[in-house]
Amino acid sequence: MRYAPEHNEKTRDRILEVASRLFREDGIAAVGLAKIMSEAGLTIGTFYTHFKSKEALVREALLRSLDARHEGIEQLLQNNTDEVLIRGYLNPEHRDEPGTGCVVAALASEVARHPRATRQTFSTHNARTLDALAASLLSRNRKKAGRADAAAFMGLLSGTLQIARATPDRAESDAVLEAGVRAAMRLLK
Amino acid sequence: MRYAPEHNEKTRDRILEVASRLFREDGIAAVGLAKIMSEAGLTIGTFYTHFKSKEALVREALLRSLDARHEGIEQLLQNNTDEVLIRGYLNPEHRDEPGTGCVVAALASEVARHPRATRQTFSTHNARTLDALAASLLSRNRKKAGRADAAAFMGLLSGTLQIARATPDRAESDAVLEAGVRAAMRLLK
DNA sequence: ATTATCTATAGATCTATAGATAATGC
DNA sequence: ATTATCTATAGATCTATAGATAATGC
Repeated sequence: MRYAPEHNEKTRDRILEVASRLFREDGIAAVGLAKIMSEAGLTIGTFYTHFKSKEALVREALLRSLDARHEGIEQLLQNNTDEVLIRGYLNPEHRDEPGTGCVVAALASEVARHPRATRQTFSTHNARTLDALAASLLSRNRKKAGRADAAAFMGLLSGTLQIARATPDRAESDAVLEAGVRAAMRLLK
Repeated sequence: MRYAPEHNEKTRDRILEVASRLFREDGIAAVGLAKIMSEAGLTIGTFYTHFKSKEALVREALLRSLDARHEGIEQLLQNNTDEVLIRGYLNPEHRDEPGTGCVVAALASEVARHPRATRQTFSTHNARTLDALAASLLSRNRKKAGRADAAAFMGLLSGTLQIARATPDRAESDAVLEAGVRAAMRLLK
C-alpha cells in the first residue's frame, strides 16, 4: 500500500515516542520490541522497516529524549532562581514519573554498558544540556565552570534522584530529595 | 549424595559471589541465571535448590555486596583525609571496574524498578553506609548531617561516576571525575 | 505499482520444574 | 539413606526475517 508521504515518518515518530518513555520506565534491557510496537498500535513485524535493530532504536530514542529535555531545561534556566530550578528537578513528581523525566537519572548506568556508538550519542546530546548549565546556572554563581563541572552538578541531581527512587519509605525518600536541594544550593554558593 | 555439612553453604556463597559481580557488570535484567550458574561451575538445574527465584537471588546479592562495600568504606573513613576518601571513589579504576565497585552507582536506578522487598533490602543495607558517612565524613566538616544528607553526598559520587562511565572519550571522562572531586570537596566545606 | 503492515516462524534465550544420577554419612 | 547435582524440558519471551496482504498514488 502506498501511504501518504508523511505516514512513514509519523509512525516512526510514534515508535520513538513510546520507546523513549518505556526505556526510562522499565529499563532498556527489560522492555521488548513487541511491547513497544504494541503500545504504538502496531505488530512487531513492522519494526524493521523503521529501524535497523533494537540498538539503533535505543540510539534514536536517547537522542530524542535528551534533545526534548534540553529544550525544557533551557527554558527553566532563563527565568528562574537557582532554587526553583533545582526544585524543578528534585521533586516527588519527577521521582514518581521516570517515563517523562531525566534520561541521565533513568538510563546513564545502563547506557554505560552499551556499545560505544550508543554512549557517543548519549554523551554528545547530553553535552548540549551540560554546556547550557555551565554557561548559565554555574557561571552565574561562581566563575569558570566548564562542561565537566556541569556533569558533576548533574551527577548530584541524578544520583540523588536515583537514591530517592530506590528508597521505599516515602518520608525518607522525600528527605533525600530535600537534602539534595540543600547540597545543590551549597554547590552553587 | 550427602555432601559435607558446609558444602551447600559454600556453593551458595559462590553463586552469590558471581551474581553480585555480574549484576554490577551487566545489569540485573541483562544477566541470566544460566550464565551465573555456569560461572559458578554449575548447571542451571541446581539454582532452585539454593534460591527460591531470581528475585530472591537479587535481594541476597544486593545485601552481600552492600555489606561487603560497607566494610571497605568504614575502614577508609577512619584513617584518611576527605580528599583521599573522595578520590578513593572517583578514580579511573573504579570507573573501569564496576563488577567490584559501588552498588549504588551500578544498580540504584535498576533497583528502583524492582519489587518493594528488593528496594527495602537495598535501602536498609545502604543505610548503614550512609549513617557511617554522616557520622564521620560529613559531621567532621559541618555540623548536623543526617542520613539524607549522606544520601545526597553519595548521590553526587555515584551520579558523577555513572556519567564518567557513560562518557566514551577518555579525557572527557577523566575530567568529569576530577570535577566530581572538586564538587565533593566543596560540599564538605 | 508501491510499500507499510500483517501473520507466521526461526532460533536463541529466559525462568522455572521434573525426574534421574551420583557422592558421601550413617 | 540422603540430597546436591545433572540432563531434559515446559512454556514464555527475545530479536530478527520471510512472505502474504491490503491501502493508497500514479
